Amino acid sequence: MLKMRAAEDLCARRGLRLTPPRRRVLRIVAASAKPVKAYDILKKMGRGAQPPTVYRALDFLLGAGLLHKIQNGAAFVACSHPRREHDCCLLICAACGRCDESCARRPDSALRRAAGDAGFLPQQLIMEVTGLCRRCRKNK
Amino acid sequence: MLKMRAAEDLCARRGLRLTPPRRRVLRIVAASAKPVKAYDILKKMGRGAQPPTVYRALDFLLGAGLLHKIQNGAAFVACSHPRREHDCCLLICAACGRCDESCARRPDSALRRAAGDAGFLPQQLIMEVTGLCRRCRKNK
DNA sequence: GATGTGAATGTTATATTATAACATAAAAAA
DNA sequence: TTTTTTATGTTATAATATAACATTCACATC
Repeated sequence: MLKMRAAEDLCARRGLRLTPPRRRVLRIVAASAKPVKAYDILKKMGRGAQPPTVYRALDFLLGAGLLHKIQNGAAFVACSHPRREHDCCLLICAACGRCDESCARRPDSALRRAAGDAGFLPQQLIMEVTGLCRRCRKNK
Repeated sequence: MLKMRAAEDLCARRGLRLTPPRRRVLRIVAASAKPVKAYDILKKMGRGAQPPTVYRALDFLLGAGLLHKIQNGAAFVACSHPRREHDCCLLICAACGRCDESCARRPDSALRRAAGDAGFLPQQLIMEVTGLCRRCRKNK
């Protein structure tokens, strides 16, 4: 459960500007038990807010490590541990849509163990590493 | 590198119907070095094909384990090892867009090791487990 | 305080990705 | 054959995301 206070502090320490639209978006996401979609956020913003406002705020919040993006369906959840950098495993329930977070420094067998500990029955597992391949590292 | 022949065999063995539109879509994806987007496939289909045709074929091919879906950007790559069930790690180059596959029965530290062996520099790591949470398993 | 600068936001339009709903056709089962 | 199921065609539209440019705001410097 992300607290606004923690987010404030984190931004202050890093010299990041948690501006009104960013704060509003974060509030909306943090207040939800389930992942929230961009256009759901848009609806809750009111005041004739437009998509770019939401997407910009989301980009900022993702960059600041305050949110996670769920690739599998394009939704967002507030990060439970915004303090430190971490690899992140999201446990998404196919039935109720709720989403738990399980963290490990090494993306180890901790993943299945954590799922098991949470009473979670895995159905689909996605792992994606984005980065630079050997060739592109050389070409730089 | 997926061979059409292997796909044929796999479908035959499982009683799955690799129909003309499905075959055409698979051909297009398998022929590409990089992940292909649904609407790129659509363009290459010709004959006034419509989106549902492509999406239905993709659903089938994903279900048959002949393709992988890249969540992070909505594209598809042919599966290198369609024979057996496997957890799948996709190594996506942020620069050239090419995509390698690295497989492990357990989503273990094999992930980082495989990335390292491939000369791959990880930047973003995504792990998502979809399934049933404890509560939803009980409610069933 | 005025002023310049860059960062953030507002605004309009449009691109991209995906599915709903229903009609038709083809294949498999009875 | 007849029935039933499965797959496809077709039209329309929903859902997600970004481009491009104008405007405003925060803040540093004069």
